[in-house]
Amino acid sequence: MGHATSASTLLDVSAAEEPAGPVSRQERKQRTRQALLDAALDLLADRSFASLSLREVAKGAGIVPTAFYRHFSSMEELGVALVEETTRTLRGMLRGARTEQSGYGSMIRASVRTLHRHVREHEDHFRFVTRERYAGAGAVSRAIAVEMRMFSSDLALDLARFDPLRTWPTEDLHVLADLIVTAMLGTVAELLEIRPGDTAADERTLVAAEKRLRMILLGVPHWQP
Amino acid sequence: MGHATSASTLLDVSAAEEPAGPVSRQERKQRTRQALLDAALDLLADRSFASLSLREVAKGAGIVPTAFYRHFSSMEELGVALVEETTRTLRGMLRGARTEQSGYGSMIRASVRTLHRHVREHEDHFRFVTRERYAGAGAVSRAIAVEMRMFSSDLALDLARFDPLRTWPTEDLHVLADLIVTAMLGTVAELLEIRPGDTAADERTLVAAEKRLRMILLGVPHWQP
DNA sequence: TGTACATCAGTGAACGCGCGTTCACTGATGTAC
DNA sequence: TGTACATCAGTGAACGCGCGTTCACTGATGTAC
Repeated sequence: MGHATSASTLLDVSAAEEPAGPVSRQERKQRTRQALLDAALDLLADRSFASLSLREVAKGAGIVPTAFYRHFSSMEELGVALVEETTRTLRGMLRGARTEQSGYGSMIRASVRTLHRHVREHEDHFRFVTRERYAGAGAVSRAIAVEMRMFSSDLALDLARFDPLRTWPTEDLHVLADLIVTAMLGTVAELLEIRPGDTAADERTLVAAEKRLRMILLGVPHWQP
Repeated sequence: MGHATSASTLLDVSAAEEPAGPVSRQERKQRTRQALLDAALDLLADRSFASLSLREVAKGAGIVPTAFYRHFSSMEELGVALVEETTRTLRGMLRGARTEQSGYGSMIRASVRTLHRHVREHEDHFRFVTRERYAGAGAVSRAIAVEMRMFSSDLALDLARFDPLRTWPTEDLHVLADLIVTAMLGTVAELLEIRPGDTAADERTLVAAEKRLRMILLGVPHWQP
């Protein structure tokens, strides 16, 4: 399904990887855990997490179903780990992109560029998160909600550094940050719907995304709390 | 699971309904079809559509699994019917709320009020739609995408009636309309996460929603395409 | 109005299948001496 | 360095269960005469 299977028995992992030397039991376990995460993501390309079975994922990772429990106590726990894997690097990258900028206009644009690059590099991860965000009442949706709130708070904090926003009440800053995060997430969803290779659509989406953010920011100087 | 079961054998339907007189075969069939839709919605209160089984829905509607096929050829077909049921009345109501207004400010606010009332009256429907919107690549998600595009186009058309927007290029009008629709949908998602009876949270959400829209609209007079 | 036949919503048995989870196990890796 | 034992990732058989779908059926409703 999609790319070459990420399944791997212990044997072909050691054949494919470079270190090649003796591998500790701990390292081997870590690799199988990663194979499980990769297999799950691979299978999620066009389905919901709820429809994914433990047996499928185990098979995709090249292990027997019962060995799954050596790594996660349930599929739900694996799902939460996938959410973590998705946001781990992104948060730091966005923070970096923002703090380099001198105005909130360029700061937002730098964030869009960073996000875009990251989405294209990790499409499967983002597909998973945008799908599961509202998917139900499970631990996965809750983990995503927590991450989203962290992104929004991070952004609100950085926005407060800029002149017209310095004096805004915290509540209004959060409304603005939420608005921006929601608009960004909409852009992510649109990007993921573009069929691979349609660079014109990619271009159109980014232009629309920038317009959207300009429209939001245009009102900032005229806001009276 | 949620409210009293909407399951109904033919017998207790005729006991509970008022017409009471002789019921045509056609009417009976229509009632069972509705019982299937109601049962599905009931079961979807805290789960994804993909995790719903044909057998569960049939049981909830008080019929045997095989009788399901007299009404829908698959669960997917039932899902699309649920999407239709959700948007059928809403679209007209929103159009009415908008065309009564004289400025785009009050027009948006009237839309928010109408949407809020409708969401609270049909929470299960909206929970279903917000969940399934990004849920996958199935017919249900596609049907929702079509409906969303229609809402956005309707709004863009009505926005064009107002002075500062009259001269905007169609593309920019659509960006604005999408932005508003996305913000509204975010509000719907927030409303659905509030635990029943927490009117303070309800209030807070509506205030934030209005602020969000004011922020968006504040930029409109200063937009130069 | 009465009779004979057609329609068709709903029934119930049966099927093969993939599911999550249990259990006792194997054999390579790791550790203590 | 060599030996004896402990750990534990992965195995494979087995379980009971709910799934979608098939099929021949029943019996109330509808229709033609």
